Amino acid sequence: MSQDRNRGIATLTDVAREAGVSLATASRALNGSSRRVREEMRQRVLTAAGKLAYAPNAPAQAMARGSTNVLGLLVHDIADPYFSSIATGVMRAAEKQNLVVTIFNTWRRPDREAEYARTLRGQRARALIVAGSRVDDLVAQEQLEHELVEFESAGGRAVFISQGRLRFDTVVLENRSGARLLAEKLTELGHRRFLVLAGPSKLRTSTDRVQGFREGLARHSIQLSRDQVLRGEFTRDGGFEAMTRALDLGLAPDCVFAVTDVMAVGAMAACRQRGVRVPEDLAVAGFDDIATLRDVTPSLTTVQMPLDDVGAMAFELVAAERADRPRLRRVKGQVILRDSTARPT
Amino acid sequence: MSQDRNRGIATLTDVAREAGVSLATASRALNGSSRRVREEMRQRVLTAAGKLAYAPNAPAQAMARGSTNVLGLLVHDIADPYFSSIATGVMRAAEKQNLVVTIFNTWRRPDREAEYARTLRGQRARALIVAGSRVDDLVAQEQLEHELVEFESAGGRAVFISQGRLRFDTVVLENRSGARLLAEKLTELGHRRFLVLAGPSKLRTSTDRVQGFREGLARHSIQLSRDQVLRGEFTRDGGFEAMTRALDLGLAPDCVFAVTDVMAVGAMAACRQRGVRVPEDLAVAGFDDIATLRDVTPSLTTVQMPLDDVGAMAFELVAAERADRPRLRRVKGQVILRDSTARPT
DNA sequence: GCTGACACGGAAAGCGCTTACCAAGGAGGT
DNA sequence: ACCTCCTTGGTAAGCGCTTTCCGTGTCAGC
Repeated sequence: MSQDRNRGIATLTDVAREAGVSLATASRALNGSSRRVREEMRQRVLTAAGKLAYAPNAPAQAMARGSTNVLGLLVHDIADPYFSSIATGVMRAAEKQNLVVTIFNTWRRPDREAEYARTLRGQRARALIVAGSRVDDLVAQEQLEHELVEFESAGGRAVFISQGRLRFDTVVLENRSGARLLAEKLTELGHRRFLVLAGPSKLRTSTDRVQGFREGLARHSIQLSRDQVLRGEFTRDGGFEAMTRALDLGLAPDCVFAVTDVMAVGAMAACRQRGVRVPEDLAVAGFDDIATLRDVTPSLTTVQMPLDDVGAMAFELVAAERADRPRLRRVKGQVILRDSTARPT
Repeated sequence: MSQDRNRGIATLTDVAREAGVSLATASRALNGSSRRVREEMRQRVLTAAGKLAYAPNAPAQAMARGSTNVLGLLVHDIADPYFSSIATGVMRAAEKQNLVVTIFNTWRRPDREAEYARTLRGQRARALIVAGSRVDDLVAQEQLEHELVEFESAGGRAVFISQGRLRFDTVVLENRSGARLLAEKLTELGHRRFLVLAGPSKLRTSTDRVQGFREGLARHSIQLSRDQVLRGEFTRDGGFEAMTRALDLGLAPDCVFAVTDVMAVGAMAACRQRGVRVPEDLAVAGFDDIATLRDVTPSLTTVQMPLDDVGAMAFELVAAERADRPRLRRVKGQVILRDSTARPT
């Protein structure tokens, strides 16, 4: 119990004294450095540590070693199942390497990302995963990239989970091709008049999905005009509100594509409220295949993204050494047709 | 750029040199200690810091100060909306105090809790929130409490979100009274023959809810026998499986109470698969009022727990000084009747 | 028995910060 | 004019580790 401020925390010095060895030996015994310690000494140290309930002072180790075992994860909102799925994947992988995961909620504010990246640099975090759609905000994006460059030059590793980036390793979610496939399947089912419920125009995830959907329709010679795309928040309420608006406008599509499952659920709720039957009166499709939403009725047609794996893949990238040029891991979505888009009668 | 291992990270020393002041002054200017620095000097330091993209070395600060700004949060599984809601609440509150939240998934293994508590003690985390049901595992529980005592004697603050505890501040979720109320409302609706889908018998959240439910029924002179309680995993699949089993057994209740919304959704899926209509043939109720599940059809009768607030309350406890005796914050649930338990015909 | 190689314990120098403690200068009281 | 007090800058001593460097002991080979 070396100092007062520790209020009774045992330090390595205490352990060494208790074991009757030097500080250096204690350190080497407990952390198996490159140097070996005679088994007998090792045991002495280990028992002493156990007896004193010694827990290494992580900040001190970080100081001395110049690096930590902290992994930062930046998400828009951890309560969103999309992100919590990714987080689980990351944590599952991180825990195997004894990394500790610190999560930051940006609440969808791009400037926060840069701020937190800087905080993590200060923490000397070993790695940093930025999850969530990029935003068409050049200033914020520039600032973020700048922080990430600093972060990496400080010895950390940074990767994105989002759209293709140029300067960093990225797990790319192929939103466009997924949406394209979905559009094709839906037209093959016989749907013709579409309506898209999109997210904020700045979010690339949203714009990519809309664009992909448009391309898919185009392959079947179906045009998607501007007024067939309604915008709303990227949330359940956003979907609800946008769908309500559509109904109020008297739009009469036979199929609605909401760019996320969460919005799709909101849209279905709006339909229910207005007495519009899904899928009889209107087909609805989503995107992501959120696990918690697999049991809504009618079951939701969607594009499955393996979010759990995505988290794990991001971790793999982050655990690997930085390559000379950014690595990309492309993740494709898979269309899953369910009841919400039954063939129109 | 003082050292090689920093690979280009600016230190306070660099900033001080750049600003032409001493280390002490630089430190005081950047962190507004009790000591003041003349405005002119302050500005010099601030610009120097900006120019060098200085980010304070958190581990070093932790060392020198003897405490960090890390808050640990232990959850069973962050992908479970129950926990991610709590996590949001915690983060919203923590972020205002510039605390950084580190999340640990225990994957429902009680021994992990103690292990992570120790890790957090090593991190010199300022506070620690243990969320999630206590388990009837005396060994693990004892071990956890022991670690928490160590944690607090090391200067940290520990609180629980769960059932009433003895030795630590706790946000108590009143599962029992919530379930009791639910039972009463359901009987008032006219339901008589009940079936309960419970979680693992070790989980107090589950047993408390079952017990409360039983009490509520008793008030209306309805007995709940042992074979009217089926156990399953605390997940969607657990609910599905348990309900299927009930159907196979030929049990014919008029109302099923699943101890969590997530299980209830699984149960409803099982009903749908077997052609049992909810609520016409069978009423179903859940517990928690998970936001993501508010749009299932039929909408689910449940007991609302303000999980977001719970997280924030836990943070308040943790932010306050330790009292001489443990503080309790009781959180009551509120019964919300929806379509899934329409009055039986 | 002597020398070189090797294994392993210990002393001590940092890591980047905070914070007593000291010193110097200016304001204000007498 | 002198002394005290207050303000504010600087010096240096840690915080608890890791790791380099040194020294001692042991053993193989001749």
